[in-house]
Amino acid sequence: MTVTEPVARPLSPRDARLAPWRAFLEAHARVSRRLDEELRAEHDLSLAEYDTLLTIAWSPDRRIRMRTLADSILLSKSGVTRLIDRLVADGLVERRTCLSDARGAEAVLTKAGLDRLRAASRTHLRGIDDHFLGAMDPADAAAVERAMRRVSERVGGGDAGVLGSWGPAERPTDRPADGS
Amino acid sequence: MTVTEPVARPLSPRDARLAPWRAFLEAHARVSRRLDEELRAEHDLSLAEYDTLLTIAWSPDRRIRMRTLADSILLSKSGVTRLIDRLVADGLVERRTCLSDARGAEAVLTKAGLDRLRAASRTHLRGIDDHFLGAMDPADAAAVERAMRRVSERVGGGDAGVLGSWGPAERPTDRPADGS
DNA sequence: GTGGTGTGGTTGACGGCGCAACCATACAGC
DNA sequence: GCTGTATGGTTGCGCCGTCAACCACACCAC
Repeated sequence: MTVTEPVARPLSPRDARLAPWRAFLEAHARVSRRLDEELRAEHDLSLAEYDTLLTIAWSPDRRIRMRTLADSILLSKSGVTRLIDRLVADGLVERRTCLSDARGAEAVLTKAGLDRLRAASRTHLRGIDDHFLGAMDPADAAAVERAMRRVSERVGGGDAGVLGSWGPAERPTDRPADGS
Repeated sequence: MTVTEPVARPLSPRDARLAPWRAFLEAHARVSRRLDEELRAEHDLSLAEYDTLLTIAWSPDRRIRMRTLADSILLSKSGVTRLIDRLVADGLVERRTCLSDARGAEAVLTKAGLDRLRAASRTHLRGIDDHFLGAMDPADAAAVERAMRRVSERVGGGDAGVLGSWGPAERPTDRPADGS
C-alpha cells in the first residue's frame, strides 16, 4: 500500500516491457557460460570456484568462515562444503578449524590457490572486459550497476549488502602481491 | 619483477569497473531464484519449464521442433529432451513426430499446458514487475535492455564458441602467453 | 554444573543439466 | 538404387547443486 503500484494492469505475455527481462536472462546465460568455458579451458576452474577463491583472497588473512562464504557467493551450506572439498583436493585451499568457535571451519587460501587465482584473474578479467563491459558504454554500465543493485536490494531474500559494499579502498588484507 | 605492463590497462581484481559485473551476477542469482520459488510454490513449474511452455505457446500452431526449442531457451539437446519428458509426464505437452522430417520430434502444447501457462503467467509476470522492472526507472530499464542485447550479440553469435572459436589471436591484447 | 534451544558444518538422497556415444533419418554424389 | 556425410533426438554417465537429516558445539536459563 505504501508502495506505488507498479502497473495498473497485469503484464501481458507479449508486453514490450518484458524485453529487458528476457534480454537480461539471455545475456546472463550466454556470458556466464562463455566466461566459465574460458576459465575451465585455461585454468581448470569453474566460475563458482573462481569467485570462491576471490572471496577468500579478499578476506582478512585470506581465510573465511564457511557460513560467511556461503552468504557471499550465494550458495547453500552444503554447496559450499562440496565446493571447498574440490578446492582442497586440488590443494588450492586448506580447511582449518576455527579458533574462536569449535563448531566452525575456515577455508584458508594456500599459496597454490593464490597463484592459481592470480593466473586465472588475467583470463577472467579480460573476459569480463571483452564480453560484458565492452558491450556497453560507461553510462549504460552505470545504469546497469544501479539497476542491478536495486534489484538485489528489492528481492532481498537475505542480506542484500553482502556483495554490495565492496569498494576500492575497502580494507582487507592487501590483495595478492601482484606484479602490476 | 616479471611485470609486463600491458598497453591497455588490464582490470585489476579490485577495479571499480568490476562493480557492474558483480552486481549483475548477484541480481541474477537473487531474482531468478526468487521467481523460480514463486513459480514452484504456486504452480509447480520451474523457471525453465515456464520459459519452455511460453516458447511453445508463442510458436506457430503451438508446436516447435526440439532443436529450435533448444536454441531458444539456451539448453543442450539432452536438456530439452528431459525437460520435455517432464512436461509430457505432467500432461502439459505432447511429443509428436515431425511430419516433414521423420527424424524430428515436435513438442505440442496441450490444453492443460496452455491453462497452466496462463495461470502461471499471472504469478510470473507480476513477479517480474515486482522484483525486476519495479526496481528500475524506465530509463534504466532501457539501458539495461540495450546493454544486455549487446552483450548477447557480442558473446555469442550463437553457441558456436563452445571451445576453440576463441583463440589467442582473437585479441591482440597483452597476455604474456602463459608459462613465460 | 544440567538441560534446552540455536547455529555451523557435513553427509546422503536426489534432481537438473551437459557431454559424448549412439541410432535413425535426411541429403548429397554417383 | 547405394554410399558417405550431416543433422535431430535419446540415452548413459558424471558433475554440481539443493534439501533434509544429523552431529557437535555455543549460549542462555536455572
